[in-house]
Amino acid sequence: MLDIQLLRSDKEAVIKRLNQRNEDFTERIEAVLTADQKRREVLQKVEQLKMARNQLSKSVGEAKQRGEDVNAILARVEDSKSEIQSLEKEAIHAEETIREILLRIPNMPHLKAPLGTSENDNVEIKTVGNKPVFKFPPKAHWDLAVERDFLDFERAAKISTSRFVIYKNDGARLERALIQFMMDMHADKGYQELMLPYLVNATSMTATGQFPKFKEDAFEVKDDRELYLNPTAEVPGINIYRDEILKGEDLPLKYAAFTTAFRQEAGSAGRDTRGIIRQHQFNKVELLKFSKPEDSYAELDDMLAASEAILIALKLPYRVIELCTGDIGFAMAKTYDIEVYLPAYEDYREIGSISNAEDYQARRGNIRFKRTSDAKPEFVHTLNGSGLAVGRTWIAIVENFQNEDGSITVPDVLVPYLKKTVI
RNA sequence: GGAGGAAUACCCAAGUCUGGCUGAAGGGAUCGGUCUUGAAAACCGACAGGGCGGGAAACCGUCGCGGGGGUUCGAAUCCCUCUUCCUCCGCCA
Repeated sequence: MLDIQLLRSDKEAVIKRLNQRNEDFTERIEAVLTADQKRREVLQKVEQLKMARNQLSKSVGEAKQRGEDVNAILARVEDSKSEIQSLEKEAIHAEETIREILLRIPNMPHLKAPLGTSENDNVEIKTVGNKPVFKFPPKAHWDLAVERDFLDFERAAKISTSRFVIYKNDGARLERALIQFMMDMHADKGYQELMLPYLVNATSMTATGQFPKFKEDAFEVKDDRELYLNPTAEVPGINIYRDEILKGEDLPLKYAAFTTAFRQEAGSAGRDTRGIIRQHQFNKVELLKFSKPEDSYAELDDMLAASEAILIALKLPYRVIELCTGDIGFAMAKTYDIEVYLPAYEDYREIGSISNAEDYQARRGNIRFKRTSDAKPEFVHTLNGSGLAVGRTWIAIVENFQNEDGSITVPDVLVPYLKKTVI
């Protein structure tokens, strides 16, 4: 959520930055400010009336103790009652208006984020490693893995629906090894390990920015408690400290969480239908940070490095791009995407996304910290990044390290986990 | 699933039946001081935190006793509702 104080004091700058997202926010911002003006006016009146009422009520008690007649005072209080009620209703209404609009306004892109309207304007930061050269026609994972009995799409569809898969044999083992390997790497870098709830409530989804705007992407559980399947560990992870005040000396807090993520992929019908690149259910290792504002961009770079370290260790070719203002996610100010090279697509595909939400999620979730025990609370900055998408890493290994006989050479760092050099 | 009980400030804990100088006794922790060579102990002092609004600021107002709603001139206290935790029984990995 945007800072309404900033809106009041520097409306034009906010609109200018928001509009870099290739959408016009002018009307919505004006509507917020109108409601805000109204709210403050009404609030001042209400509070004045309440002060008078409180004083009179107090004098009722005092008068009664002295045994005096209180009817005259009671009559005076009665007068203000309905006025307080109706004004209060107006204030609440204005507040709801503000909140409803603000919850649907995205974060402002970082001042230095590259300007652009679509993914075509994203900026390549670097390319690492070389694309593989094959002396035979390489196979796509959806062919190769099925032939090797590592994946079974048809029976998964029978059990569940399309966009689900069964991992089998060394295929399943590779997925498990990758999870273990990634978590171990991050633990070595000081990320605390988490295992999080897979069902989250609407309040949590709202704090991180999935709701209200992207509700159709979530799987809702049929239950009167209104729960949703975890769409990314960012949701349960960032919400750990919702409505809390952290100690400045504890920051930054760094977490690594493996979760299985569930997404409707509502807007992607018909896209990436082959293979496991886009599934309703997928495994992901997520990195999370709660940081002081002044440190958050250094922490973002550090997080990017932690994600890259996985690909470097696995010797997979990848590139890093910075998203342009038109492509940055709703809650984020700055985002790097890591893309791994996949022979079947003859292209780089996203395998991780590393973002700084600055104080946007912290405001929505009321996550604060105090620099010292007597300091005013401030909002933390929240960061999250993939470290990495396990299924897509799996694809990258199978496709990039395939041999002519259909076997797959296991990256050295995974050999201790798989206890094999070839699968 | 059944039957009970609880939620008060950083922690513990009174107050709730019987509504009104109780925004909240007391203890612990913490911070500052006295004493001490230093420390401990003892003693003295400080101590909700926070949201919102006004103000240049000092400060003022408002809200606030798990959340939300209600009754009342007035609610920690009465009523409704939700959430969470605990105990016992049943079921269960």
